[in-house]
Amino acid sequence: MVLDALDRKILAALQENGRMPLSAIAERAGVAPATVHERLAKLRAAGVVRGFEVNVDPHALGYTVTALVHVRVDLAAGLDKTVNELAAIPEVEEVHLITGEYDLVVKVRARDTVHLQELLLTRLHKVPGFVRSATEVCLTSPLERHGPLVKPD
Amino acid sequence: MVLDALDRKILAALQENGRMPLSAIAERAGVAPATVHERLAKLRAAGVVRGFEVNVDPHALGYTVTALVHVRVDLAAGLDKTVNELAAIPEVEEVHLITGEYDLVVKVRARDTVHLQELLLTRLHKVPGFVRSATEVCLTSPLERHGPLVKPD
DNA sequence: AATGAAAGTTGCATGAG
DNA sequence: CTCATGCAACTTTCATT
Repeated sequence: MVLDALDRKILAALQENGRMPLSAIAERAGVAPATVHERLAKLRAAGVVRGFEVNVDPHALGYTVTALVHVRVDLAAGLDKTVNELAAIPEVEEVHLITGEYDLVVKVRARDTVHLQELLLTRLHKVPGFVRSATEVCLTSPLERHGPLVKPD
Repeated sequence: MVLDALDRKILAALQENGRMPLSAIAERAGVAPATVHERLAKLRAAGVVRGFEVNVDPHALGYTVTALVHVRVDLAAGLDKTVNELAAIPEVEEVHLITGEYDLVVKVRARDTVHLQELLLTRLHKVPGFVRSATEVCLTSPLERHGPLVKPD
């Protein structure tokens, strides 16, 4: 799908505030609310807009530890199954297949280091095809946006 | 702030759909809409809810390449300044301070490999205190959630 | 594809329990 | 803290251009 300037204005507004009223977006973009409504429906239908999410502070949920776990897997064992099992873990937030020495990088949230150890030993290291892992612990995360910024140009 | 079962139900509903009407959340949680409204205001005020975001498919915006760039910096040069410059780059989506051989990991979206090279050479490698970097290119990203799942238990 | 108007929902403030 | 009520604001549909 090709995005025009109006589509990008709508997306940029929703990146600022995902619950912004369509009427407010319409005002910003200089069109009628009904137009925004129709555009948004098309963006949804085309898969450009996948959905809307709430941004919750992980600390408030009791998660104080973020870690990036690099995982090497036996690719012969069926990568899909491995990925699906990882994605089904509530504490797993991102799974990427990457180039390089490791095959996957998995972003994990844990309540504390004890919980992290438990996740690693009893969950991540037990997924199908697991070979070994290397973990980087995040001290702070100054930026955690969701998706690249839309340039409304 | 301490979250009770109702708070978690509200957050879980908003994780499914960040634009879900408060009335629908109220029905799911078995309370009045006004109650949800008040709880949400408190969750916002307490910083538990940081905001709402739209989840846009990066491919639709023309970003086909995702990369995790590990960066080693001269910490004496003022880490805050380094982080701020990175966070100001629109193509930068996450910045984490990590333990280990590198100091930062930066998640970047690029239109293509040419754009990635440009970002690395003309932007990331020019931030204050930059020493060296190592880049992992993401082939696919089967899971990209935003925050750990709230368990409504 | 965009609009304005109409009809149906929803959000929000108030006051009461 | 939770809820019921009422009004303002918002979303959605549809006929029109």
